[in-house]
Amino acid sequence: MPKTAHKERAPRQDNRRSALLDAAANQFAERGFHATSTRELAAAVGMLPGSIYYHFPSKNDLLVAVYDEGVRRIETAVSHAVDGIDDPWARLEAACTAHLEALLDGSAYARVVVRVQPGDANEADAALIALRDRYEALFTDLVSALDLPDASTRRALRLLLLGALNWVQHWYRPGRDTPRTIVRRFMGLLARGENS
Amino acid sequence: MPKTAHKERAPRQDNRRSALLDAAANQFAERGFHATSTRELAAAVGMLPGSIYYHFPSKNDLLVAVYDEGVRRIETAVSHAVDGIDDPWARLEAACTAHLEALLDGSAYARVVVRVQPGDANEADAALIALRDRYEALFTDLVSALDLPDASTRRALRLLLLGALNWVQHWYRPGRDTPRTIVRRFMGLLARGENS
DNA sequence: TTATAAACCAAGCGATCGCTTGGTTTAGTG
DNA sequence: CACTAAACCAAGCGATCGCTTGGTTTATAA
Repeated sequence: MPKTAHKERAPRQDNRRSALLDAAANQFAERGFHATSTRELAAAVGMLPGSIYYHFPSKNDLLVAVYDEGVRRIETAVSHAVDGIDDPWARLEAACTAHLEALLDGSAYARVVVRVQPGDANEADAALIALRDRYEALFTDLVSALDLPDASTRRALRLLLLGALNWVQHWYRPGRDTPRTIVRRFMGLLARGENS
Repeated sequence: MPKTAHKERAPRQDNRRSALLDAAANQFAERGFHATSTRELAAAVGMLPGSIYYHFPSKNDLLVAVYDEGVRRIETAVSHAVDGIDDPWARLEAACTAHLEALLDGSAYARVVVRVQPGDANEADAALIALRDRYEALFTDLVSALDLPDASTRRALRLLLLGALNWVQHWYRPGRDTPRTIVRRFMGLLARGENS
C-alpha cells in the first residue's frame, strides 16, 4: 500500500515568526539572554507569551536560531567584502572591517554572537560553539594566505585580531571613529613580515 | 551635651562574609550573574538564602563587591609585575602577562571583571564601568611611555591589546600554551616603531 | 558575669519565570 | 463553498526568583 502523498502547506503571510526573531535578537543583544523574558519578547511583537512556543520549542532554541542567523549574516558580509581583492593583507583588512561593521552598525543578530557567552544557555552551548567555530574557520583561511613563518604565528594573529575586534563593542561610541579607521589603526600596529 | 562615645565593635571571627564573596566570585565567573541565584550562593557557603542580606543589601551590591575585589587584584598583580623593569616595551609585556595570568590561572574574581558586561546589572552599571576605567588607566600609562607617533596610535594599541587579552578566556585550554607564551606571541606580532 | 551587638536561622511574601494545554480564528487549498 | 492546517489566544501550572521580617544564637567587651 503506497504511503499517502502528504503535501506540506506553505507558511501563511501573516506569520510573525521573523518579527519574533528580530525582537529576540534586539533584546538578547541589548540586555543579554537571561535578562530577557519570554513575556517581553511576546509583548514586543504583540502576541501572548504562550504563542512563542508555536514557533520555537524553547527559549534556548530561540537563542540558537538568533545566533545561527547572526553567524550567517557576518559570514555573508565578510565573504562579500573580500570578494575581488587579491592581496592577502588587503583581504584580511577588508574582512576585519566587514566583521566590525556587522558588529557596530549592523543588525542586532551579529551582536548576539559576541554578547552571549558559553554557559549562558547551558544545553545549547554545543550548538553555539559549533556555529562560532564554523565562522572563525573563515578567518583561518584568510590568515593562512599570509606569508607568516609558522602555524603558531598564524594562530596567534587570528586570535589577536578576533579578540581585539570582538572587544570593540565594549568601548565603541557611534559618533567617533568608524569601523574602517579602527581596523586601519589596528592593522597599522602589526608587523607584516618585513613591513611594506 | 557631649555625643555618646560610640565604639564600633570589631567583626567576629566566624564571619563568613569572605566565604560568601568567594562563592559569589566563583559562580558569577562560571555561570554569569543572572544565572546564579542567591540560594545557590547561600548553599555554597552553608547558610540560608536570607542570611546573605545581612552582609550585602542586594544581589547587585554583592556583584559590585566581587567586581571591585577583582579589579583590585588585577591592579596589584600588574603593578608588581612591572616593578623594577625599565624598558617600556618590557614593562608592557610584563603587564600583559600578569593580566592574562590573573584571568586564566588566577582567582575567579578577575574573571568576573571580564565576564560580566554592562547591562547585566542594570543599576550597578555605573559603578562597574568606573572600576574598569580605573584599571585601564594603568595601561594608558604603560602605553604612553612607548615611543609612538601620536595619541590615536597609543589608544589603538591599548585597546587592541586589552581586547585580545580579555578574549583569550574564550578559547584558552589549560593544558596548552601558558599565558607567558601567548603574550610573547602577541607582542611578537606588533610593529615596534623600527622593529628591535 | 552580664549586656550588647554581630551573625545568623526560620519561614515565607509577592512577583516573575519558562512553559503547557485546550480552544479559537483565519488563511490557503481542492 | 467546505475543509484543513497554520497561527495564534486565553488561562494558568508549578517552580523559582530576590528579598523581608521577626526571632535566636553566640562571640566579645565591659
